[in-house]
Amino acid sequence: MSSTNALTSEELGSSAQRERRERILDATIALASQGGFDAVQMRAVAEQADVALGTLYRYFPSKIHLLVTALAREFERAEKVLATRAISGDTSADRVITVLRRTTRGLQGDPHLTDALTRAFMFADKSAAQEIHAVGMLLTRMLTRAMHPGIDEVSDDDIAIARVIGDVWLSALVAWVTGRSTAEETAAHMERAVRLILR
Amino acid sequence: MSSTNALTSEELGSSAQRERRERILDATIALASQGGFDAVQMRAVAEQADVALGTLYRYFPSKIHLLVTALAREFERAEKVLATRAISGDTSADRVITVLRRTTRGLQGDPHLTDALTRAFMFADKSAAQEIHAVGMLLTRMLTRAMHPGIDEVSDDDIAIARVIGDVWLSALVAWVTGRSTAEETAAHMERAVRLILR
DNA sequence: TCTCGAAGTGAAACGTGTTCCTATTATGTC
DNA sequence: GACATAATAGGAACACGTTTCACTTCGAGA
Repeated sequence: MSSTNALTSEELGSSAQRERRERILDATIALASQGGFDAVQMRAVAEQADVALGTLYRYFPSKIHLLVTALAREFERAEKVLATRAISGDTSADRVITVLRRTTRGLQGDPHLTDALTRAFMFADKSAAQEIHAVGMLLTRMLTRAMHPGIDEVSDDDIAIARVIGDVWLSALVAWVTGRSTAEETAAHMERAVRLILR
Repeated sequence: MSSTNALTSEELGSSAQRERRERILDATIALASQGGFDAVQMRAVAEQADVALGTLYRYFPSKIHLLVTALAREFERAEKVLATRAISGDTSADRVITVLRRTTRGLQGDPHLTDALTRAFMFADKSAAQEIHAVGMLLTRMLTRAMHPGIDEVSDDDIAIARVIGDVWLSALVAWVTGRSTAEETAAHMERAVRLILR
């Protein structure tokens, strides 16, 4: 099925393979967390995951695929945690801001990791479109859920709004990662944008 | 003055140096336009600009600086052209959409070039913050001017709004470049976002 | 004009992502 | 258990961004 794409855990037969895949992603996150994008070196990932370089490339066709997939996994986990807690806030805007603030703070707590994942996400080309799309969907779902808690039905308008907010959030994150804005400015900018859009 | 940054044309003494710099940027744009980010290889740029590799690196400390600077130059030119023409449209939203559509169409007419410049912009790290900031300012000015034609005084709110729109535009561009959305979807998304924000 | 320092040249070398190849080890089938 | 096939290991090799260095050329001041 997937020739140019990363192997998903579902299409991995044996449990040994699933474990290998997890080890690789763990090593990726660990290295990224420690030294950012540059520290995620394919040889280092392979060694830390106790896997040959060729095997690493069999599981993930490029560094970008690897990082974007790792990003997706982290995102899924974060979303699961978020989904359990009710989101405080009376209005859509308040809830969205709460979610974004929480997520952003989480990311800013690990700048190197955020650097690696953001850069990978932005640098990805067509070949990683599938993985990127998965992350985008997660983000959109997270936001629409904050906008309408408990409601799974969302309108096209809501999705469009969530996308716009997601866009701003990503740009703000990039600006922060590249040192163009501080954490406070990032938060303020995002809050302003949300209040502008959701009113 | 600038040790880690690209040499700006102002701080270049001789005209021979200014010409070298222009040749380098021309070669960059030509290669990018022909084959995108990957085709902008430093050796190829040096050769096409008829300059030694070491010289290229003296003018631009990295491929990213080179591309972002080239992007800034293209942007300045585009903005000059835009500035001469009055912008059609009765409302702020209409005018902003006109500008964005025009600019986007221009970019989409040269997908490879857009690929190269967008990826460089998004991938840039702290060391290119200055060049990135220059592009951001240009973009913001372009948008505020579309919002309030003929008025040079803009409020903080206007700048914030322009930033948000710029964020969305960049994200949309990235999505288009990475093949996640078509040109039509990109245009529609942008228009929707602008009408959402400017109302 | 001569001299000196800065700028440019040309080429080698290094680091890291990626590819490729052969030997070895698992895994499933008869 | 023996075999066929796929997966993995281990490592060399290649591409391109980047650095380095020895040498040459240029340009401004004595």
